[in-house]
Amino acid sequence: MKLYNTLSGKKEDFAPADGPVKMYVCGVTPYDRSHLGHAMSYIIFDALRRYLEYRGHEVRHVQNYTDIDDRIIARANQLGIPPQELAEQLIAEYAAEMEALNVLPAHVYPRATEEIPTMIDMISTLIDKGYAYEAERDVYFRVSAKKDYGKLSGRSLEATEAGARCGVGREVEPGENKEHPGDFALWKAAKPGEPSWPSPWGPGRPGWHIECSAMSVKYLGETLDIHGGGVDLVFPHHENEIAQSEAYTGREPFVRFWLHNGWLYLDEEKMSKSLGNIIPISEGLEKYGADGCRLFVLNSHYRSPLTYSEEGLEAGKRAAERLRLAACLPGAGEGPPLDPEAFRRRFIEAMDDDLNTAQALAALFDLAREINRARDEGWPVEEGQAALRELAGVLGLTLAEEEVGLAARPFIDLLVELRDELREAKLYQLSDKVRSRLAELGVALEDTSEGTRWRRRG
RNA sequence: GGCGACGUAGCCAAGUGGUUAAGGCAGGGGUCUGCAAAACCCUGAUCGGCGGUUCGAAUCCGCCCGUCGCCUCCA
Repeated sequence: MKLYNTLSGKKEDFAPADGPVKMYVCGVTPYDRSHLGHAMSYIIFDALRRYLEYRGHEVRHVQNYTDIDDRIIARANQLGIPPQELAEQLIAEYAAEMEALNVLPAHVYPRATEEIPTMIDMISTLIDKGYAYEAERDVYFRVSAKKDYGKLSGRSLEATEAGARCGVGREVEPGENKEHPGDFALWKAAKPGEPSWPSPWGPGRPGWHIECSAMSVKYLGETLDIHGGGVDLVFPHHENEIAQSEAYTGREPFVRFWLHNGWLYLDEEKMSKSLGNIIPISEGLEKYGADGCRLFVLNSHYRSPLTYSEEGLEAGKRAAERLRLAACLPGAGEGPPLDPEAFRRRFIEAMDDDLNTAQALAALFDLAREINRARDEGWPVEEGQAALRELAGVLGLTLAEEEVGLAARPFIDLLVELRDELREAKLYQLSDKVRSRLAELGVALEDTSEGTRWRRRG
C-alpha cells in the first residue's frame, strides 16, 4: 500500500517497521461540542485503520484527549463548573458520537491530566540534554538546539522567525522569557486560580505539544508507524512533537509516516470552533445518518479540502440508501452466479493507492448495479451482496436500516395489510391515501411481485 | 512578506501523458407498476484562460485570472 507522507512530500510504500502498526491520531480538546470537521478526520483515520486490518495488519491505535488547556479553563469558568467536569462531559459526548458514527475505538485514550508525571520526566530529560531551559518557572523547548527543526512543515528557522503575517517580523513578546521567538512552552507556570500540578519548576501545567510526545512514546514506543491529524496540525504542533520526541529519544524518525487530512469548510471559511461556524456531529447524524456522513466524507480524497453542504450530505444519504438496498434486498433462484472478484480487486487497488476511497466507492457502486441487474433477471445475488457488505464494512459503512421503534412495527404491518386488501378491492383512492400518509410519517411502501415491503425513509 | 493547495458536467468528485474523462446526487426519456416507489436501460463535460514541450496533455512547463490554507488556538 502507498501512503502520502507529509515528511517526504511523496507517496511511499507502507509497511509497519515491525510487529503491529503503531498508529497515533491526535484527539480533541474537549472544551466545546465536536463538529463535522472532527467527524471527517476520525472517519478518515477509521477507514485507514479498518483497511490496514482488512489487509491483515494488526493495528495498535492510540488517541489522546487534551483535557486541560486555556480554552477548557476559560469555558469552564464561563459555565461556572470545574474544568475537569466540563472535559469529562464533552469526552463522554464525543465518545458516544464516535460510536454512533461507527468509528472503531482506539486501544488507549490517554488523557493529559493523567500523564503529568510522564511529561515531567520527559521535560527534565530535555533540560538535561540541553534542549530545554527554565525561565521564570516556565520551561521552553530550545528550537535552535534541534538543527533540523522545520523539516515536516518545510520552513526554516529563519523563515519562522521572520514569518509573521504581512511581513511583520515575529519577536519575543513582552512578558515572555524565551530565548528565541520560535521556542515553545513545555511547562507553563500556574496563574492564580488555575488547576495546577507540582513540578520541579513549581506548580503549573504542561504545554500542549508535549503530551502527544509523552503519550506516544509511552504507549507505542520511540518510533511510530503512522501519526495522523488535520493539516492544520502540521505546524506548529507536529513540528514541535518531532523536535521534542527526537531530542528526547535520540532516535529518528519519531514517526515514519505523517498523514494529514484536508480541512472541512463551511461556505468559504474553514469550519472551526474558534470561528464559531460549526455543524455539530449530532446534527449530521440526526439528519443524514452515520453512513450518510461517512459517504459524504469518503467520496472525496482525504487530503483534499471538503466543503460542507446540505446537498452534499443529502447526496451521501441517498447514496447510502442505494448501497443498502443493493446489499439487502433478496434475489431469487437460479442463474449465473455473480462473481464479485473484479470489484474486490478494484476496491483494493484504489485503497492501496494512498487510500483513494472515492475510487474504492466507485467500485462498490458498480458492484451494487451488478447486483441489482442480477436481481432484476431473477438470478442469485448472495455472493455479490456478501462482497458488498464486506467491502462497505472496510469503509465503516453499516448499511443498516434506520431504526424503527419496536412498538410501531406491528401497526405499520397492519396498515400495510389493510392497504393490500383495499388494493385488491381496487379501492385505489383509499390505498393511496394510506401510502402517502405513511410516507409523510417517514415510512416508504413499495409494491413488488413478492408483496408489499416497507422501510424507513427520513 | 515566506511556504503551500486548488480550479474537471447543474452540484459533489475520481483521474495526473495515450482505448468511449470513474462514481454519487439532481434532471430528462424509456421499461416495470392500477398509480407510485425501488430497480434497470438510454441521456450530459474536452477538463479556469493563453502560450509552449510532445507523434499525443485534463495530466508536463511558463504566464495570467480566480479561490483558499498555513505562518496564532484548531481534526
